[in-house]
Amino acid sequence: MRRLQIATIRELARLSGVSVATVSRVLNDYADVSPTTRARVLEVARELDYTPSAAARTLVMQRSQVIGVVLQTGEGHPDLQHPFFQEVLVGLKHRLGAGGYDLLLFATENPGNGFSEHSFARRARHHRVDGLVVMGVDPADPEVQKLLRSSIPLVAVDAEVVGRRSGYVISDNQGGARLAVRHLRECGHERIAIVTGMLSTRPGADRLLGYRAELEALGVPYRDDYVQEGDFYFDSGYRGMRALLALPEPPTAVFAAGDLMAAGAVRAVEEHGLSVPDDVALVGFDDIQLAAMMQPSLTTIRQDKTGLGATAGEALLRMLEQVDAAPPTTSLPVELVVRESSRVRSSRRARKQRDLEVTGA
Amino acid sequence: MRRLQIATIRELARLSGVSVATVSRVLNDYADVSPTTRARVLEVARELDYTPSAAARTLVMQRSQVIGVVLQTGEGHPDLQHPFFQEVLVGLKHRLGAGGYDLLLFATENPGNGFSEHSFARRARHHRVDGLVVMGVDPADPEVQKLLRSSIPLVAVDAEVVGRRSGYVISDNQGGARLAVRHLRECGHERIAIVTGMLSTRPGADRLLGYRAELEALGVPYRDDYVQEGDFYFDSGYRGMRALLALPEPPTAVFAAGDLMAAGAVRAVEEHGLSVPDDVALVGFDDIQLAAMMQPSLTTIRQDKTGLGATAGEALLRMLEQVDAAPPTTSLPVELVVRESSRVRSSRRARKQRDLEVTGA
DNA sequence: TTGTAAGCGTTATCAG
DNA sequence: CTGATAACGCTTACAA
Repeated sequence: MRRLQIATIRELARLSGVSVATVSRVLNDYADVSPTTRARVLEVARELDYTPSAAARTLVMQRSQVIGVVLQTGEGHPDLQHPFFQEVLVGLKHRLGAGGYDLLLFATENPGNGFSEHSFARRARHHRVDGLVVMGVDPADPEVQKLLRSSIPLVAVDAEVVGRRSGYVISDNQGGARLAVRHLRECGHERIAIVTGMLSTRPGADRLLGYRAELEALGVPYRDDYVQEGDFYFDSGYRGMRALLALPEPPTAVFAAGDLMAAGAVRAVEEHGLSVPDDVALVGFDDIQLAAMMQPSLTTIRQDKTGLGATAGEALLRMLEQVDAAPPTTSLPVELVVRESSRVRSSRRARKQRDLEVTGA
Repeated sequence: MRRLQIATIRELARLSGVSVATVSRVLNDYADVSPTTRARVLEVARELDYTPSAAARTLVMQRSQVIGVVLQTGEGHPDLQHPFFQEVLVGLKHRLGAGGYDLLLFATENPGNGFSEHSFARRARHHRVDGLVVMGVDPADPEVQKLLRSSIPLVAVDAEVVGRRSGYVISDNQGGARLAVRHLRECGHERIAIVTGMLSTRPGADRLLGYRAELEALGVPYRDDYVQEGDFYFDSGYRGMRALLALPEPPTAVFAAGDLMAAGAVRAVEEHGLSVPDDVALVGFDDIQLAAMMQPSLTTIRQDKTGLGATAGEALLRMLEQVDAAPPTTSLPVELVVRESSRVRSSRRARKQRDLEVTGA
């Protein structure tokens, strides 16, 4: 029963008593095949558990049905590590998978061929990927620029790149930051600080922009010492918060431009002998799984992470189908999710039954 | 400067004034090429930014330099969602990437060809992947069985599968569970309960086994009502803990067989008006990022997640190089990481400066 | 409705 | 040392 060699179209043809051309027609659903022939070929194909060779098909069709995914969280933080991207990947995988595409994860190490240094553009050509999704990249990165110049359709998530064949999908970071600040203000705070993300990234810069814009709109004076630059990761949130607490007039509320940093901030506050939200109210950004599971649970700006992935996939699919489709420049709305870290703390008992949407299980 | 068509070996040959055969030799580092010729070809290749076509090479070499990664966390929980697998993926990516392999993520949707229902075995053949890594699968799954029978080298992470060409890499789950229980006992607890993972999975079953074994070794009587079956996710931990707290004689310590469940348990304890670790001590399993960032931070059994990935990659590489290499059956050690959830609570101030290894940043 | 044959971009076998 | 040339498995004119 088990076959050593993978069945080829030739074998299928032989066993069905027709030519390979006919088999190909059947497999690709061409109209001009007699019903009998079609049935017979299909039957044999089933028996053989036949699958066409992707390599052969790619070679002749000049397309691979594969999308390359470039992940780069930069700064020496291991790729893939940030929970945000993981969730985006889920959305991407589902949408693109449904469209008949597979995902090739671009590793940062050497390419398959010993021939040259790794280069995303080169590897994209090597595998003849039909499209590219890049996440967490710096648009100024020469590697990325190279990708943009190549004629491969590309969609960036969370980075504003533009090119003839490349667009982006991003969350409304400014709007989200404004929501966060307004919420904090509505909770009665006036001394509202921020721990930013990497300012070299679009989300990092935009969230700071939104913070400033909303302060101004609310008539709350902006102060330089209330801005701590972080990098989206836990430790920078911890450090930023410590610095803020050391101020002569520490803030009573902090907007951390990422949930991981917010978690770090909570740690700093508690170590300082203070409590969240009693002494310091906190709002994060992203709504990663952690946010709902923390104690206290974290008020945050929810990004539709799988939505970003799905939207990126969708856009890519469109660009693949129609060569002249305009690259996307989509901004997805975000929403404020109020949890414990920004509320006046009620009695322990009263907290019961809240935030149980947690894992979606 | 920009070229529309991807450069082929033929073009390279033409421009270098040699035959394609010679170019191929140069590119593949054959010895029998004159230094001058080699230099010239390499020079032109650089100018053209030439990359060989993976498809063509796969076709003729009958190998793709691609490893398929099958992710399946089952139970309707979205794939990829569990942080554990994400970290394994990092290790895998690095090791395999260094070995010159790329990773193809097997999406759960339709295959590239409209031809048939998705089947991992079929897709593996379709892409002619050289090897397979499967994670979070049920070894009894017919799909998985099919993969095992195929002659493609396969390494499973966290599932004990065996086959002529397939092995596994797993953590010492029993040992880890024993460590957890012993630690709890050493903290002075006698009423030690467990919230298990899915018992249909190897880790789920083994951790329960370890729990029982250690109780017995310690002379602590086992009681059925102290065993709550969970599924590794937050909500089941929450529910399990509630059930335990509702017992006439609730436990004073709980071993949650996964960190996510431990987080759920913390939530339940606090909602009950009790505190961790004062009223209930808690130990988790995995040491996902969340564990160190929670409040209180979570004592847990650390799995070497990237190590699992790297080891799996390593083993696969070995199997690919030598056809007769024995499939791995590796068990990786785990370690107890003591944090706040299992300690007698000291004053707030005293907690300062602990657990700051958090993100590795 | 079906078959023949020419590629797709490589590698590998033979001759030279 | 180098060059023709035959595969590899498939799609697609072009013929029949």
